[in-house]
Amino acid sequence: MKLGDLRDIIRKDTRMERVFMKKIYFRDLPAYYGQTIELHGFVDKIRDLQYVQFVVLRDSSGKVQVTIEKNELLKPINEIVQKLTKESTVKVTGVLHEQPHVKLRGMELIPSEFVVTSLAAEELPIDILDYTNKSNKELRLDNRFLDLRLEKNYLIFKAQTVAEAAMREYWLDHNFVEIHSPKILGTASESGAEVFKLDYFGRTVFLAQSPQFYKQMAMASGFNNVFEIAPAFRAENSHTAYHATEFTSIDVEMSWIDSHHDVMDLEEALCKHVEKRLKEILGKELEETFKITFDENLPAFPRIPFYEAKRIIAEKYKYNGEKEHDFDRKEEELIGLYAKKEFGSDYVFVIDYPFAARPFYHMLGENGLTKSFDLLYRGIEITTGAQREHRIDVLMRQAAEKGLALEAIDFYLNFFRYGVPPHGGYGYGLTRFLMRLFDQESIRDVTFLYRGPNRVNP
RNA sequence: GGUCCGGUGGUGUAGUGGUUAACAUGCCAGUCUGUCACACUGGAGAUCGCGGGUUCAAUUCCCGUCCGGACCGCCA
Repeated sequence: MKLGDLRDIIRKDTRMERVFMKKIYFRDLPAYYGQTIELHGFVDKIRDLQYVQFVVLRDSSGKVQVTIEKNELLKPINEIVQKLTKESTVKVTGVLHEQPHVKLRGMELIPSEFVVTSLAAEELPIDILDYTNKSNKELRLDNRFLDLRLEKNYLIFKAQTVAEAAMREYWLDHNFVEIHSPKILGTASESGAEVFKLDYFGRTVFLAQSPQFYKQMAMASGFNNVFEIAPAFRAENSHTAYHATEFTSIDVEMSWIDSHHDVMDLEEALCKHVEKRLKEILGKELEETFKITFDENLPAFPRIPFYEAKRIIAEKYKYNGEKEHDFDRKEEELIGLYAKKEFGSDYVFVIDYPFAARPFYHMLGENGLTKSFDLLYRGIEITTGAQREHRIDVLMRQAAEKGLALEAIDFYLNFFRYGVPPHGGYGYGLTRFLMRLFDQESIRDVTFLYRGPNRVNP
């Protein structure tokens, strides 16, 4: 089924049609010249001059000017506008005119009725003007509902919606099913990070750090290919621009693969499909507002073995990371630069990490390295993936090697005792992608409501 | 968790051991022939994060504390 089919189903519901049609989005206004229409929106600007008043309205799709002459006939409206405050919500009925003198879209509404549905307080706790937006970040997060009124912030969430829809579209076309795995766990899930503990009728349970074990369970259930878009919780006291204690993880797992390259093939296709849809659906807005452009044909994502990447960084950039079996932040940025310079690619796969840097369930290849990969986008890790070890004897040996108590993961090991296809998958952090795509300083800027060590409100 | 940095009108900043704490923006009032980041004039608005110390005098210097940020580590 394609997304278009879903739209058709909704359209056939006439009650829904009526609700959808009631609100005229400002974006669509040119279709209404000469007509009497009702507009709903926030008050963006008020300019009250001697003989005329201008009120600029804003909705999620754009802005439009309402023009009110000051005269006896319009006196009731003049008085309303005189007391009006910015960011109030109003319902305005009137005739829409094409008016070339108006710089804002060359149109204006001449109102016959002006209703204030909600009067905003005179002063706002944060500055939400597009051209300054200068309040500090904490204050903006405290007042996130106001901060999100900025048009450019809304566009970020439109992009997020398109990105997820594009992925779903691709999965639906390629025999993936969606799963919803539990987030309350009796045993801590595996990801290496600290877990949140909570009281559960007198006993201790854990919040899921990852759907890892359960998406693999779906492989043992014969689901073939699955995906999940869901929250993950990490009790890490991380103070960086790209960590959160709760974030939305996009997880994929697929059966009957020959190696981690099959998983990378899928992820590469998905990333390209996301960019294609972003360009098609939001390309113009993204370019106008954020100067984001998309390549017509993305190059193949380079796949660089871990130790070769280390060597390249040392040779080309004269930098030696502190960590022997992994990258530090600077190495990530440098290999990102290298991929852009040598291959013209914002994306780069780093593959075949040593077992020391990876969890026990990653499969080892003949070269003694894991059949694993990270995907970096503009120098930041957005994915970790691998072919999983599905042979229970090897899996148990690797778990023991990592010092894990086998009893604690027995429920997981059980998935492998009664037949399971070779499989692999990955976890993808959408906010990290969006942060770099929109060139924002932090995932906080692309998260609806951020959760971190110092932030659990609003 | 480690290192470094910061907290001054609603907001963003400047500044100072001394009696009126400055600027921009926002807000209020008035003026203004259609504005469009309107313009102009005037006004209100700050116990300078909190506690202690030094001093004749602390928003300023010192100590503590709270709150926050940046980078690193951990990872998506």
